[in-house]
Amino acid sequence: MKIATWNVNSIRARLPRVTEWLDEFSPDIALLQEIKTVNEGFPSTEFESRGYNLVVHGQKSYNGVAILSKFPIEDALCGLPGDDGDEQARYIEAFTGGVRVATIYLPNGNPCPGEKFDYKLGWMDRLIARTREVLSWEEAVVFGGDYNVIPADEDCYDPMAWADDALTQPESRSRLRTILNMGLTDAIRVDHTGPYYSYWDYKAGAWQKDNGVRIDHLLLSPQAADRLVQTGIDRAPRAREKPSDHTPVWCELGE
DNA sequence: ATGGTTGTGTTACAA
Repeated sequence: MKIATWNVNSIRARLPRVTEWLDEFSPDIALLQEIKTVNEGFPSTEFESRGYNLVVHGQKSYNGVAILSKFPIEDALCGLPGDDGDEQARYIEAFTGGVRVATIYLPNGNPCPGEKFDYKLGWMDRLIARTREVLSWEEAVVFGGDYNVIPADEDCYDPMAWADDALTQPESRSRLRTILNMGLTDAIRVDHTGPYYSYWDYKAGAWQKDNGVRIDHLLLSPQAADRLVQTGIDRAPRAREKPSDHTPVWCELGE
């Protein structure tokens, strides 16, 4: 079973890129972020016609996440628990194909310090609490998404250039480590070492120069990690016309 | 060199 995560940076602007990727790669489960539309604007029929079931948690203009699955989807939870006043659509959790998955669009947090950085850290504290709850069920779980955290300097083409960015701050990194230290596996780290980027800025020819960072992650519960067969980062969609600034990150789980 | 680009939706804001 192939599970992929991809920040598409607007599902409507990216529809040709996303549908050709689905046709080529054929993920069983796709975890999407930054769909940038309300549910009514989501091009559902394009995915249903390809055999996917959907859960969409949209928002006007910003954020928004979705799960596509070739299996029936149960137990869908839209919105990260822990703050009833939080209007931002950044989290869906659901059970499908015998695994639990989450699609996560963690707040960027820039500029920092500031209100946006405080929101990011508060959101991460809620994610820590939710992860602890889900892990207590001892299921195979894949928490995938745009975490907006560069885990270590080796995940960044130029750590000095990102030293003041919210994505590298000790407060962001330590919260990600708290999640990993609960026993989750960073899937890409299993069979790759060194820089392995998932995002390249649109500006200043970052893609052409491979000035990338690794911020899109698949974090696996022990029961999911035991089934891990292979992982990868598919650079092909980033090289095409009108690309997202992120590219898909995937893992394959066996029986 | 304090730049550069993309998307949404309006001429600003977020990334």
